[in-house]
Amino acid sequence: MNKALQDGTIRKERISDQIKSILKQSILDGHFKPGDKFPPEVEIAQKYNVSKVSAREALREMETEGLIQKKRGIFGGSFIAEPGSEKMVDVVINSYLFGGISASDLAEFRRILEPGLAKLAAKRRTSEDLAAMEKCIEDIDVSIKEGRPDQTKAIGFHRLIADACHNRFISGLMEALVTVFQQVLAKTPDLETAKKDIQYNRLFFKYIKERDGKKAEQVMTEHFDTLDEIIKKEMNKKKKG
Amino acid sequence: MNKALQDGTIRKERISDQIKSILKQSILDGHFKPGDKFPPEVEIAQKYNVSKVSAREALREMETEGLIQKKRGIFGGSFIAEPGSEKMVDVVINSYLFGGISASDLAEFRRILEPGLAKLAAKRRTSEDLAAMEKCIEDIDVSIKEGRPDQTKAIGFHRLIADACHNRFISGLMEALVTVFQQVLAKTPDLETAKKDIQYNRLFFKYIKERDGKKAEQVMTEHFDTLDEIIKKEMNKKKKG
DNA sequence: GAAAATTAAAAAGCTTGACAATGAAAACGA
DNA sequence: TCGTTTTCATTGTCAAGCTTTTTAATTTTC
Repeated sequence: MNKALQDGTIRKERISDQIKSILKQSILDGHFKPGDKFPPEVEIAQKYNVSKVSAREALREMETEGLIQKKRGIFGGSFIAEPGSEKMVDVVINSYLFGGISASDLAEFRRILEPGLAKLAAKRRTSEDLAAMEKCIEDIDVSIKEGRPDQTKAIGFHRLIADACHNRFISGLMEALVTVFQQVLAKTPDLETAKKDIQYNRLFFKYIKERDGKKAEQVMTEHFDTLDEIIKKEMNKKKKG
Repeated sequence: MNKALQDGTIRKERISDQIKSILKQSILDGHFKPGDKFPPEVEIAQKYNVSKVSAREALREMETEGLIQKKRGIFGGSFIAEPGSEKMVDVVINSYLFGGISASDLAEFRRILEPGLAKLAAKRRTSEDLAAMEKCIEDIDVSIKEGRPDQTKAIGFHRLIADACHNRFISGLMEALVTVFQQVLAKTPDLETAKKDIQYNRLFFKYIKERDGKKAEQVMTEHFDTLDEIIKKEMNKKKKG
């Protein structure tokens, strides 16, 4: 009961990985749609003549890859995941925490990418996109007036710009980047910086609304150019304090 | 022996996930460097008073996340992974295969990003970068002269441009994109297209070598603009054939 | 003495069999 | 009708043992 799947020849790949490949292929073959229920562990184990634990580990790997979601309890099981960007977020976070990718690597990347996104957003944005941006700006306004500037929301505005491109890969990637920056930078509730930020956000909004891609792109470039200065100021403040 | 880690209170999170968090934190705390050996399964199980299976599953998840690598045999075990972009590649591949991200989503993203990369590459490239590009171009030349144009290598040139930016996040992301395109597009060994491609690659090389970022950027934009036409041609050919 | 074959041992991999925990639906009760 | 309890398929966890892999160390062979 061990050789599994093979005719008794040598096996090198882990059984769980073999099962995983089969299961992934069965999804690719179109036998399952997002939300569908996958066979339970015991059924898989029986079908491929492996132990329940091996079947479990295959499913566990698929869950970690974001392909399925497991639920416990009766009427639980493994369910084909709805498309989402959680795993992209995880990978970028892990790259930052464990993979030797620095915040400045990510910042440099954003500097290159985001002007183009602003331009595309101006072309593609819907009225819903504008509404979301407007609400974000209002929220930031309130937080500033109440003296508790919300850096998180200011960064989040960049995600809304990405969403307005209506490209799911771009949205997912920007969600990942924004998440890291929110977690890394969420410490600096600097009133002056916050006011500068919202001025830029207002400009982005204006030009994206007016469908002026060129201006939106240009302002975004300018925005990232000024970031260096802000970082330098931050460093000076830390020296003083 | 079950409640694990808790004082007997209710548990909702899986034990393996709790163990995983602890192990991840121990890496973050700097107790392990890439290449270091992690404690073996049994040791982890004993230390945290959980079963070997739970410890195994925690390690399995970490392996799937790309944090560790497991080796079998004596002197085997779990080893802290060297930083790499394998997981970024996996995520992008899964996004394409399972996550509803289309090839044109990815293409659009590249169109926005790569001109900026070409510009940065012109600024940062070393002589080693140039050597790698030169070799790539030679290889493509040979493959064309031998009548078996290598689309894979032509796409791979874009990865070399990204590498010349000397930003590990950018390299990893481009590796992922290039991998998908090599797997998706590697079917069209069109001689005409191949010749056009290598002309562009030569131009990229020229301007990056001359450190003319503006021109490199401009040519990259042009390159992506012509891609639409190529795609249209492909479609016409398929109609004829 | 050098090359080839054998052995030893630690670690992951896998199995079996059992029991615990979960959680939504269905039955119950007020 | 609404809140409570029960039910039970499924995942989660455990324990104990066996198998496979891998490489250093040893022995054998030439």
